[in-house]
Amino acid sequence: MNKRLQQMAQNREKLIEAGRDAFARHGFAGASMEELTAAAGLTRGALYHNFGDKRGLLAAVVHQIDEAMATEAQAAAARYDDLWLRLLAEGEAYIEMAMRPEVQRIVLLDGPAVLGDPSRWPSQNACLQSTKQSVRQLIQEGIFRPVDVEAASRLLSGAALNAALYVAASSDPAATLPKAIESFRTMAEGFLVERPGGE
Amino acid sequence: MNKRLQQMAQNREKLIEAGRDAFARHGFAGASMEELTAAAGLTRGALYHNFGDKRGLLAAVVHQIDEAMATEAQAAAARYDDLWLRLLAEGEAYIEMAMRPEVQRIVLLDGPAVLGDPSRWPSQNACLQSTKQSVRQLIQEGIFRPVDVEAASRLLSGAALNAALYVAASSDPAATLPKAIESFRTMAEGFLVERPGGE
DNA sequence: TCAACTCACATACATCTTGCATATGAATTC
DNA sequence: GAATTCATATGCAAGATGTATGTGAGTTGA
Repeated sequence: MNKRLQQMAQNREKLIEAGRDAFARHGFAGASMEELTAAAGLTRGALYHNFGDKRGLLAAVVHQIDEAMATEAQAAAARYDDLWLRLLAEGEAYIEMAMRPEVQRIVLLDGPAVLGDPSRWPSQNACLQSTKQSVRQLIQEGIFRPVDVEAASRLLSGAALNAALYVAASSDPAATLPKAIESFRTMAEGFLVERPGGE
Repeated sequence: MNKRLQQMAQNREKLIEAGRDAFARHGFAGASMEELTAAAGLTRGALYHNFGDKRGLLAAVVHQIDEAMATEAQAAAARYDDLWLRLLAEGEAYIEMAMRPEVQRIVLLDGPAVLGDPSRWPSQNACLQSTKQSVRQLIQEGIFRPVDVEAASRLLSGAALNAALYVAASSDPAATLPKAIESFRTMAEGFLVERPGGE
């Protein structure tokens, strides 16, 4: 029973999936709602009913990707016990994820341009939240200098995403990746009370 | 003589000015070429002749702002003799400039989304160039750790712009600004061979 | 079980936008 | 001073979004 709710949820999912594909392939402005909905086996009617407008669909798509990224990054971080190493792993995970064209186009470029600053997104930018958590603990344990948690987290996660854009846009991403990660780590080390000796 | 070239240059300037205003006010997608050109006392004909298409105008506008920003940042940096202080001043200048709505909307949001990654822009992102110069010298003089110049510059200037977006989006920009600047400095200090003692 | 109703989705339409093709007229040139 | 060039204006076609309205499957209540 409740066949309608079930159908509706399924259609929402189809539209988000189609949107994800279309936005990644053509960018937000270049994606045609007509084509997009047709690809999902529906019409624009379904889209406007479910998401209000084109931006609404983008918001839903961004939210989905954003959460998946946070989950993935936390999984990468969870492999370490040391808080500091975890933060680094999280950052590097972001950098690697943001190399995916889909993430770049949708989350890093069109997302901010169309929806505004990420920190204002309803999803609260899940990536940012987990970074904040780590930073707070690091400061409590006296490993990080007592800077403002909000600002530090914001700049750290921003640096990771920025590094990713840089890597992805470079002519030789594979060669650039390690350099970007190294610089990211160097900048993150600025927050440490005691810098690690070698390397 | 050459009244035509003169007139044309003048019209280009008018269109860029009108574009700057319209893009800042309505965003790239929301700006109507019809209104924009009318505001400049011309029609879309002039625009398409001079800039090819809408993106062409945006590129011209971005180029203009980009160069102005670089000039301003270098002026701020020039007030210091110490290279390290100069880099900080440059970064802070970027942060403050990027708080201007016009810069945010056009250079930081729509620019990358429409024209692609800034480091690929014809203007070569003047901001980045001057940062690179500073970093290179700092490494040569042994003040900075020997990291990759390209990557470090990219992340540093990215961090500055990111900090600006963060400040501007915050509910109380005036209160957030110093925190953002502090975190930026802390991250930049990660590149130093010897961290300054106090503060 | 069946009639009434709800509502998710489809369809039709009005409006606006971009970019191109063509026209025009002032400025330059021979 | 006539011919020509070319920067700009004008007319037009294709396509996009968003809204208003229609429709039919699914749900509900007696």
